[in-house]
Amino acid sequence: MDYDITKYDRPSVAADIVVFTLRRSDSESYRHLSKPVLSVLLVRRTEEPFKGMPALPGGFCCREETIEETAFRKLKEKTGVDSPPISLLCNLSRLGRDPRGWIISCCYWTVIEYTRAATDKNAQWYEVSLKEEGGRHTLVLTDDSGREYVSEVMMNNPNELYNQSAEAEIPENGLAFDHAEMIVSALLKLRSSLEKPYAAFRLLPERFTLTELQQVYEAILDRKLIMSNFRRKIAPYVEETGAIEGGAGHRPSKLFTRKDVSGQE
Amino acid sequence: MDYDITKYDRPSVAADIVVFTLRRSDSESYRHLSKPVLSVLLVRRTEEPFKGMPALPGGFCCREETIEETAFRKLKEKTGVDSPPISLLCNLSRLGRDPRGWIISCCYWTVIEYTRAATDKNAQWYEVSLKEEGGRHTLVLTDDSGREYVSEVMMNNPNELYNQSAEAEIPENGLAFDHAEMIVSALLKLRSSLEKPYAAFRLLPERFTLTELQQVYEAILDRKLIMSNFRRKIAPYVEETGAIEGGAGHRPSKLFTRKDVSGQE
DNA sequence: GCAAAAGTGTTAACAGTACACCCATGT
DNA sequence: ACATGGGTGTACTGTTAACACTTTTGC
Repeated sequence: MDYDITKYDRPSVAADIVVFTLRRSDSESYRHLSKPVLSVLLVRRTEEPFKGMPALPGGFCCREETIEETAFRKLKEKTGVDSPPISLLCNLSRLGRDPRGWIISCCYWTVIEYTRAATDKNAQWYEVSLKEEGGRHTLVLTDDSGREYVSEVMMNNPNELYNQSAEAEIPENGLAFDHAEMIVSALLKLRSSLEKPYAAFRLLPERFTLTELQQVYEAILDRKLIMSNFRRKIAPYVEETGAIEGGAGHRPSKLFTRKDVSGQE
Repeated sequence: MDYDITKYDRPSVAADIVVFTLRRSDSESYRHLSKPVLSVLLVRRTEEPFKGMPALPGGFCCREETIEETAFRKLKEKTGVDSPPISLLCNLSRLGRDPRGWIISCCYWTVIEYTRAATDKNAQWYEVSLKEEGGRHTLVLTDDSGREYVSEVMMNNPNELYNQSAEAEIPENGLAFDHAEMIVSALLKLRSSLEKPYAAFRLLPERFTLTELQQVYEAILDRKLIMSNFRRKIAPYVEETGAIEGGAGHRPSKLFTRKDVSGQE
């Protein structure tokens, strides 16, 4: 053996996971549609370091599971949700990123349909807003009581976020560790993933209207889309169910479902 | 502290790196252009496990460096090449993937301009060929003596290769560990990255002809492209230097260089 | 009736594809 | 002269973008 694994210093390895969902605010009138709000799942830290600050759900890897299984398990613990597919985002390994010692974080992202049933009392959904100006990303997270958490993240090339970020001071109303940059990076990935609608489908029930699907896009991309163009674009990925949803103060809408296209997701 | 990092079992963490290059075979006649050949850098293992088999260059992470810096250092040791930017490919963490114990591999990929100067005598370039049929990828690597190493990798969704691969038997003429799937995955990423020409630029000298750039694309995508269409597509990314390259048995070609476009790479 | 959303059609601009054709050069 | 690659143009196609218009419902 050229390497005795017990002889060398080893890092702790954690999985952190950025989970997005869409929450609908309450409808204002009988015929107004409510706009969904992009939100991210955070857990308030109960221990030092960063005690009291919001952080991504996550935890340390065990020998018996892969890193993805760690992420799945942690998500289940925090939200009771059975794991949807997750995607790798980045590995953060800069020494000093965690004051407890040498801790590498493998960061993943995913989207889930909204559930109020967070089993962990410290887990909450935070509204997400992101502004960009010349590589300078301003992330604003808002909890249900209206309190804002603001983070600044510098990122010119979203594909190559690797530990080059300086050890910036974390402000009072910020996020624990380097989790702000993970969220920014995850949101940019989520946006670019919408070239195909698969992530959007996972934010909707089995059957949905095309307007609901469009609202998913608009909430994530943070801009209005033109209906007829949008429908042409996603037409190959959906099919009619035959069912119709009425009861609102306007023309009833057809219910669609995802169509299985070859070479999928 | 809610977590004493010395108390828990920790994995060893390795960085592996898939390095592609293009090698030109010798020109056959005074006016024939030689076709470049896509190649990957492998190291023959000198120790168990998988002694004698080709493997990706890589090594274990130290506390003083990030995982990316580990990859940079290992690349420098094996090839003497100063590190170009690298991109994260996947984390493989299935217990049993390495018979020595609990070893997680963080896998990266990059491309470099060809250099014969591999400082490590065990490091060699292997010609790459990949065939796909219904999710079944056949990877054939050929060393300079003509010996072939064949691997079969099942992969339906290139974005979600996470340890789901069965513990397949590794054949006599295969690759060490799960490195075959890393290479397949890296090649697919390299191909999709060619939507923008930045990776291609890193395979060419500062000044190049458009035909050379097209040959880079053709070698990586493994298909012929139509010249005039190709030139329109990459036109926004290149600019003329004014210089001209003559001396071949045909019309001399203009030398181009990469143009800095905003929002780059 | 009317506001709100569902849904269709029309046009122009742009990008991708396939192909035809001429140019310049060293042997 | 000629083979070889360098280089340009053109016609066809499909996708994207912007906008105008009609339909259906609950109050």
